[in-house]
Amino acid sequence: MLSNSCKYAIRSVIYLALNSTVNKKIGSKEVALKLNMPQAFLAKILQELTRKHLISSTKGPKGGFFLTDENLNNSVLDIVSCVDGLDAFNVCFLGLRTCSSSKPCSVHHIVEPFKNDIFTQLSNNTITQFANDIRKGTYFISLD
Amino acid sequence: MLSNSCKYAIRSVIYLALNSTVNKKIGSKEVALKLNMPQAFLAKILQELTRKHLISSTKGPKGGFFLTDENLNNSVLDIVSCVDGLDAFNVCFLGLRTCSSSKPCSVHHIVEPFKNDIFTQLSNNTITQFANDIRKGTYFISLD
DNA sequence: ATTATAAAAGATAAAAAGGTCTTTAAATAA
DNA sequence: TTATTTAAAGACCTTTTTATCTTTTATAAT
Repeated sequence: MLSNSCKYAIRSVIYLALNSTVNKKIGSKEVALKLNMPQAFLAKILQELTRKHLISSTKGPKGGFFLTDENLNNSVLDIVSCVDGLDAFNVCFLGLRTCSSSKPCSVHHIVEPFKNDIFTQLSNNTITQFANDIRKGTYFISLD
Repeated sequence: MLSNSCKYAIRSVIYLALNSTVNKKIGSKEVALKLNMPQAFLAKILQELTRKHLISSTKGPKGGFFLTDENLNNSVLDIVSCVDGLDAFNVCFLGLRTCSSSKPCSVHHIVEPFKNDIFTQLSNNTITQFANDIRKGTYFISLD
């Protein structure tokens, strides 16, 4: 459902939320190493997130990526929207153009509530809230 | 979640279940036309389904694709399994290797029930049952 | 037997996703 | 001010997905 790029993006942003501050910026190299992602590819993704103001960066020595308070108040859905767009939440599981609650496909009644739930979960919670749940040990974002 | 090929496959098989018999075989051309799919590409997909005995075919005049009673008793998950494999049902939404009920990612509790529900729906119902629900008007597979 | 028809087979190609490498620009520390 | 560090930019490459085109094979109708 989410692209590889998007999964990398989400995990990276949460990593930055948990580990970086404006005084402790983190390079794409460290993120890639810690989260086991291809470094150059991740750099491109972080570059894109920076351009769209979802994360922040500075160049040079002691430079790197970090999150401002504004960045922290974005939702995870903002990340998804930036990287993948929101199409995934608006298309029929079986690829039917005309699928709807009044003309449901065979799995519509299963897929629709799921899409709503996941959409709500991703849009109603900020990066900060996601990070806090990790800090508390409610959820886990393993360093794969 | 499902590839384009897989969606084409599912819709085609249901179309065949609803419209073909051993005495009224249907060509890939008709299926492609009626379901608005690229004909040559669909032909490849149907060829694969035939090779794996999920649908049946004969060549020549009055030839085409159709479903035997055995074909009709397969589950839709058999189609998915044939075209895409079952990986989609076994991976974490956020791409974490170690995501599980004891170390859940932030959306695990939403995604896991969904995957179970959709898996059950696709594996517990035969092609015939899917087709019957369409015939009865319970569900709809529009001719896009 | 010949012809027409339709799937099977296989080569090819376009587009998208995933990923790498090199060069340039900006910032800091010395 | 020079060297170093790190992101930005952009060219390039690989794999997968999606798709097309051509040739061959099987079958049925005539």
